[in-house]
Amino acid sequence: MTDTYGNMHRRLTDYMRDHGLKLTRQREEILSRFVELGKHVTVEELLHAVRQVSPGVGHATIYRTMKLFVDSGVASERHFLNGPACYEPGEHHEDHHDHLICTACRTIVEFENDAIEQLQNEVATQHGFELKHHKMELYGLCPACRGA
Amino acid sequence: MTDTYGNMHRRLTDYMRDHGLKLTRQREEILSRFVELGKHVTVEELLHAVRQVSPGVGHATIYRTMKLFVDSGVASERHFLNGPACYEPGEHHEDHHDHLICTACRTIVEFENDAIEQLQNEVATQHGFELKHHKMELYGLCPACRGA
DNA sequence: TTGATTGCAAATAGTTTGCAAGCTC
DNA sequence: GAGCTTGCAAACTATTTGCAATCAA
Repeated sequence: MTDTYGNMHRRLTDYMRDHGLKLTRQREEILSRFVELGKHVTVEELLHAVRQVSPGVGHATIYRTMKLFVDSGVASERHFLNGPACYEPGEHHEDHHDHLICTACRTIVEFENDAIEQLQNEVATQHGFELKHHKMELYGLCPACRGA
Repeated sequence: MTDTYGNMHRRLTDYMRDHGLKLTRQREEILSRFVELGKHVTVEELLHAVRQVSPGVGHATIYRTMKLFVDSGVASERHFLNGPACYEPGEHHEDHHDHLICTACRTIVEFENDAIEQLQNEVATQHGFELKHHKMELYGLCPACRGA
């Protein structure tokens, strides 16, 4: 299941229909900007982008809408470097990628590693846990910042 | 290097001497309570414990002191479940343990896994990163909460 | 029309900071 | 005595919530 605008819009409208919620101008607008901005968007960035088109939108609306997006599986929330939350397309529990983060320039690179996932499951099982999801972030210097 | 009170106290006083800082009653007190309380202590918990002995201490002092502890390598800071920061003895970059966290009762179990560490290093190298440290949290249900 | 949604402002949680008074070296 | 520290209050950042007005179905 790819995260195209069409798929996400459908997932969102399905979710709203099933929960008696309404498709508003703001929600449509926020979804467009969210998809446009791509990965790792903060509420502030999203608000800025949305206000270029609809100046009146309040930040509470972005917060509420992003929560709705997360609940409907259209977005997932991440927290890096104890900064503000940022969002990326797709469901947290569906995708299995982690992040490499440059501590100097804050560049974020995504990666996937099945062997690590496998070991994580083993660790959880060893401790009697039923694993739901995980969070793994590797911090270091990216190639550019190592050279500098 | 074990994290006994004596070692930590020495590390802290060395750091303070080298930086022209002063050993105050509050700092001594906070270090004792910190060691006493053990792992994963929040500022609020620490403040409560310290005030049992020294009622006048303000929370700003705890925040400032914990920052000092982190800088001197006596404590390291963690962030779980986007809650408040919590602290544990020892330097972040020195130890190599990660956490299993119960999403129901917030129990925290520590573990270490060299194979995962190894793979993390490989991933970083593949992307040209120089790995400094990492953060890995596995979320799920602990044995007790699975039964419930 | 009905009830979900919005924007605003105020509230909240966690943390930091300015400043006068106090304490350590 | 010099200057680091403290406690308090105020500021700040990220986020949530109450509420009257507005809008979607």
